[in-house]
Amino acid sequence: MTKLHSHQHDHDAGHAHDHNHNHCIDTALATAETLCIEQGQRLTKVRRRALELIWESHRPLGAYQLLAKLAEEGFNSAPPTVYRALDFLLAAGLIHKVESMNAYLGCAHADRAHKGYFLICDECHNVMEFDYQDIHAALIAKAAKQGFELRAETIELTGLCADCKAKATDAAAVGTSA
Amino acid sequence: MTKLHSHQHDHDAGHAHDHNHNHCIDTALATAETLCIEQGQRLTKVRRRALELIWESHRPLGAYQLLAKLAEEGFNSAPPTVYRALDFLLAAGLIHKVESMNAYLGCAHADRAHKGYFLICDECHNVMEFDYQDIHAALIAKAAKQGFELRAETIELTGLCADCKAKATDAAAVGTSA
DNA sequence: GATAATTTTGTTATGGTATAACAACTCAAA
DNA sequence: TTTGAGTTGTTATACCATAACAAAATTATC
Repeated sequence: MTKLHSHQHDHDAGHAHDHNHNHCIDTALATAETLCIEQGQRLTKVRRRALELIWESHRPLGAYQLLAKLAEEGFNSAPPTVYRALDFLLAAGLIHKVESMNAYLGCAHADRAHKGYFLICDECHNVMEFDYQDIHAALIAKAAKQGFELRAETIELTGLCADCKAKATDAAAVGTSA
Repeated sequence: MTKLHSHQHDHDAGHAHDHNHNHCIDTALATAETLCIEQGQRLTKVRRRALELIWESHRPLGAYQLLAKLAEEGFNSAPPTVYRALDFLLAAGLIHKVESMNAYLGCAHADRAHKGYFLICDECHNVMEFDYQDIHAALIAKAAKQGFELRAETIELTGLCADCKAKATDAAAVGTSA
């Protein structure tokens, strides 16, 4: 039950890179290059830039948000452009789709097969990806008991992250003392 | 195929349920009535009929599919009508939303608090709801370890159901022998 | 290099999902 | 009976996603 990676960056508006997120991006891009070459896939300009832009966002990015960013940079501005890039990146395992948000998130472990399990904060909309082999195994076993052969898992947990919970508690304290 | 009370039942193509689905619907509606009265909520005509229609479908029903059915019966045909009904039913815990399908499903256990965990067949699109306290507890514990307070869980597993797996095997066997 | 096969991208159009905003109506309580 | 909360009607719009076919770029093969 190792916590593999967290993307809970406190990303207040206009305060983009106050941590080593650049490193995440570089690593992800390098991994992407490697994987694509290994698999004979082409990480074209638009695909590569889409992946970077997704990583540059600290929160899951909607398809049309991404499209707007790409369009600003001179890429074609029609929806198929972005959906093709997303399809490619999803198929390559380089990003995940957060179904409950219709949004896309860089995958921190594209180099090894895994399922994307997410903790999504209702308040700040930050998303943490977590990995939980115990749960994965339990789900497979549970499905198998019903003769069901598992192919994909959508595990999206929403609630309050630690930061937002602290803020809420503070606010309540101020409220009661006043 | 099972025959319903007074309405037409149009989920015919390939449904896999042999039970008397009427009973499920009746139970669900009775539970809904009770719960709404207990909580001072109003199960109006359109809400009630929406819930029935969702239950009459053996598969998750899209908002616009539901809207069409309601419109056929003389209800208003504008989207807000159906989304309001869906919002009410979701809030009351009478239905679940299957995020990965953008579709809605009757909740079989509205009378007790629970999370909707789903097994969704890629082939026949039937959905089985399952309940798994072990997983629920594990997820809560996992989230808590990161200071995260869980509010909702989206657990949607897709793959091949037992029936479709059997059919696929049969088809393969015929293919190889021919 | 020329050519063909394959993949990727451009372009137009459309379909599917969901909500905002405000007006009108209903029903029950004060 | 007025009031007020909740519900529904109505119009408009925003957001999410794909179909279908044309054009261009890339790769493989001659």
